[in-house]
Amino acid sequence: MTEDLKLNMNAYLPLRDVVFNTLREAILRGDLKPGERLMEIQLASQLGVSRTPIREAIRMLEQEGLAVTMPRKGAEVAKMTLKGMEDVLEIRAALDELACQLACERMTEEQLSRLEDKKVIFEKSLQTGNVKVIAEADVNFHDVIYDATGNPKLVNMLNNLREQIYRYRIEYLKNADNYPILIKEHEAIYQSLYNRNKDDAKEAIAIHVENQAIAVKEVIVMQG
Amino acid sequence: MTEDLKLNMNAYLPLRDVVFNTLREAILRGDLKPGERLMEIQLASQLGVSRTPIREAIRMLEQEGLAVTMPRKGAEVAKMTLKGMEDVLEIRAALDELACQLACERMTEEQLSRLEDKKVIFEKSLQTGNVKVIAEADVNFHDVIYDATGNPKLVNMLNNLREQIYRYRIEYLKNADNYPILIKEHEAIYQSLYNRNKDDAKEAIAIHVENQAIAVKEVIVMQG
DNA sequence: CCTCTGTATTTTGTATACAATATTCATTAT
DNA sequence: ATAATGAATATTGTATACAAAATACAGAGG
Repeated sequence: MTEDLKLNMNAYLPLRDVVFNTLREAILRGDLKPGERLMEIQLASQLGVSRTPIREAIRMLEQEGLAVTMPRKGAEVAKMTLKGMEDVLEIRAALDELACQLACERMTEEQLSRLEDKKVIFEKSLQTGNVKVIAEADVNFHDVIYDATGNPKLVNMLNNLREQIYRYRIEYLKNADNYPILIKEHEAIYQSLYNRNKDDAKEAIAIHVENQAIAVKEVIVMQG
Repeated sequence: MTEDLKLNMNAYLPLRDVVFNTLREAILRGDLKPGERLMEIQLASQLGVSRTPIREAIRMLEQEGLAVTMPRKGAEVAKMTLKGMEDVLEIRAALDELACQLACERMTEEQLSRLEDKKVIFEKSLQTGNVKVIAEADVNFHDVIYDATGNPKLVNMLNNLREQIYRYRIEYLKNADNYPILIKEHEAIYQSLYNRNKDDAKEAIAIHVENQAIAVKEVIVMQG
């Protein structure tokens, strides 16, 4: 209710895209909480646009799994159940393994060195203690691998899955006890990709996702 | 241009959903061809609704990968390039393997016997020579496996991937030479699930998808 | 006091009107 | 003849108006 959502009018994009990005960010940041209703008129007046782009943005959020709409009842921010999160993580594990496998085959030397850079930057980011900075550094690390697959549709799906986890993953990154584990896991992933060893890479990423899964599921159980 | 699209007004659904289903079907049937423009006013008058539900349906098609829109230019039916199809198939192979693996772990006896039924029905359908009947029987067979995963999000993704392939897969099913191969592959998949042998199941489905991949890619190359 | 019902209000669903942009095609100048 | 220009047209982008359904709440009846 106390949302002061604001549009990024910089880019010259259709309003539906601007609204979509704005709402998406708000959901991921937690400004719009799971279960919160997305009322068209309210959002329209808050963002200073008409209902039309709001509606189209909601349709897009819906497909991303970030919103759910019941006919004649309206839309709300998607609530993630434990089961839902397990389902997402199950898929993510498989696609992340695929991504690592493809990256082993296709990664260029330049991408490998970028991956090492991002790995180091991530390690440094942990010292800041700033969760948002850490999360972004982590995303950047994995994005190098995603891009290296050369499969934009896969990248898109992985980004989408990550979004659905992101909100809950933040909690995991707040606990400094996990940092040494994360560093080791990233190192293992990097090394196996460097050696272009598919099996090692798949195992390394599987462990990484599994540890996330444990942590994320705990957060959901807490919130109930 | 000669489309006589008609709405299924049976169900009491929001028009956007009815329009979405109608357009989706039309694209999958090939009535709306890749690259064909989706003009709002034209579609609206053809379907007897206003532009609003058309626009929302297009947003949904867009997220399914069945339509592409360029700002200020409009939407068109997604063209599938060879590269695009390879990307889709790469993902599909991974998720179909995951589905088989999960089905091995979770499939009930009842689902197993349904799978056998669908396998037999598929074999019979081949004798009709009716491609649409065959395609549907094939879909039904695989749907049993998908449902057995108990993961609705995965089912959704697999259906979505299947849609993108469907239009091109039809050609493969027109050639009766392929029928014995399909029967054998389905049998292998069924047997490995029956034995709950994950590795066998993953291998069987991988072969199945790979053979599809070869055929589908040929179709695309033909069409250019 | 509780429940049911009916009305008022809110909210979504759909249609239409208007604005902005892109495309097309004819015209003109080189 | 070809290329550039500009007006006419077509199409999308956005806002608003109206209709239909759901929700909330108050009042009547048990």
